[in-house]
Amino acid sequence: MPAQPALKPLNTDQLKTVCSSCSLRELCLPMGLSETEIERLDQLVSTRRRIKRGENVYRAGDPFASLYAIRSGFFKSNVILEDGRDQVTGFHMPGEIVGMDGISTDRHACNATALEDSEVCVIPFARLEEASRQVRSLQRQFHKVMSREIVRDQGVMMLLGTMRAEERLAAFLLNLSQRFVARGYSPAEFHLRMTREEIGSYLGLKLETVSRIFSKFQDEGLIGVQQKHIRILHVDGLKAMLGHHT
Amino acid sequence: MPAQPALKPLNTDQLKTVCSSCSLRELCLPMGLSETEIERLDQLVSTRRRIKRGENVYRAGDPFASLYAIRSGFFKSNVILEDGRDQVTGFHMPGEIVGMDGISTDRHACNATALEDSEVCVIPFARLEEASRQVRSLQRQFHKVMSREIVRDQGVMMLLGTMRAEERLAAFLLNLSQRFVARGYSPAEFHLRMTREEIGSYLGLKLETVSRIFSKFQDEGLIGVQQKHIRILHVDGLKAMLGHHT
DNA sequence: CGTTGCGTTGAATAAGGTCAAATAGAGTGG
DNA sequence: CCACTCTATTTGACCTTATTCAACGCAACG
Repeated sequence: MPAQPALKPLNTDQLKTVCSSCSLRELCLPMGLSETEIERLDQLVSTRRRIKRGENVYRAGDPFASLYAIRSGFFKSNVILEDGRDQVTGFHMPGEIVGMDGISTDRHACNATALEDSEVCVIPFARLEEASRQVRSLQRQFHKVMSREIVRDQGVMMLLGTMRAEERLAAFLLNLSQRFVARGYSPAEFHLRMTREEIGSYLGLKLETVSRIFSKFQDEGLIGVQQKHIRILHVDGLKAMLGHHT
Repeated sequence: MPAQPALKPLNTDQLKTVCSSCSLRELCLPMGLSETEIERLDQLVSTRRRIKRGENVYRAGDPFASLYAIRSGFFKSNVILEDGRDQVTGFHMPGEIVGMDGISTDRHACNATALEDSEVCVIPFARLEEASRQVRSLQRQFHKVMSREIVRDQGVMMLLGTMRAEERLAAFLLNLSQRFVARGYSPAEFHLRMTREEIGSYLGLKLETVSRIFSKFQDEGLIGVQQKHIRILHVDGLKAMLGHHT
């Protein structure tokens, strides 16, 4: 065998990634790290994986080995219930990290399914732990990422526990909008990658209810909806819905 | 000032704690650690704090400095909403760790309120991070604890998103029962430390609904209820309720 | 022994869910 | 490029569930 690994063709789905030159570094794990520290991260985040729409990065029950930073595309986390229904527990976009559910039992607790053709950076967990034993700021940053996930989940619990259907949808749209802005996209106009059913599952509503409320918001001039294309026309109107529990 | 710190009287609420001799060590942070490693933990978990019923270990907005391992007693995590309502996001019992919500922003995101006179072990976070840079298994264990919290929250999201009122109550009782068993208490008979309103808040139901369903379960012979005293009479009956979404 | 907070219960109501039918797009194969 | 299929979405009518509002009981406590 000739020793030419560097000339290995690139037509596999394993590509070289570098955090230091990644446009998402201010949203992702490298956030707040120095140049040198990010280079340490580059050493461990060595491969990317392409995930086609409908495929999974991992499935519930899979052995846990890595975290995944979303580089492009859009994902849902979901669990298939005994009765076959697909319960959505989150939506994830570029710069976010998925897979942390697997750490506790060494097996993943849910699926991470691509809602469009996507790409993730593979972060081998053992190497991340090793690096974060060496680099204090990386350790801190990783802990913050996990904690942020906990706080985010608690936010969803509050949404599900206290809000009525219209508030949930309004909160959902505002949240998406915010996250798009942070990634340099328009806050007012975006494309939903998920179906009404997935939105409903995530928000604890039926798809018909989601559809009806979108229509209602449209009639009230708050948003424009055309299938998956959303245009927010009156942000303050949506914000005003939050906290009006009756 | 005489140098006699060792003779300092014990009538403060700061007491010496040792994980190595703690009866909860198999549920708590020391889980799975060796004797030597637990001793390293002893060095940093140096103080206990007593929290009286109704008082908070920390409040939303407080600067984050420590995690807290519950040594005895019972807590709720909660957020006070703008309109003054108290939204409960979790119940916590001995051996569980609270405060991880504070890591992400260096401020706590919720309150941790004692539902009865309680005691917590203070785990200064900077020192925990330091120790977990040195002790690989401690690092791993801490990450598992955080991940478990993420998985737990997702379980609650599924409960709120998919279950009807009776299922929620059944799941709630079974969950409490399980956690009591793990702590050496009876699985079948226990005392609720929280009010119907707090249960309802946690489960996304009104207190009247909680009360009604307890009565219904009692009529059906599934449980015995007398105020806050609960006796589970027919575990399988409760389990059978889960997954019957209609 | 009245007060106060918590829990239970009933009746009326509203919010969402269920069922069903019609429509609109996206993708496919000819 | 068109017809066809399949899936997603919208909308209406009706029904179930949980909430709301209200009254009352109970236990703890000063």
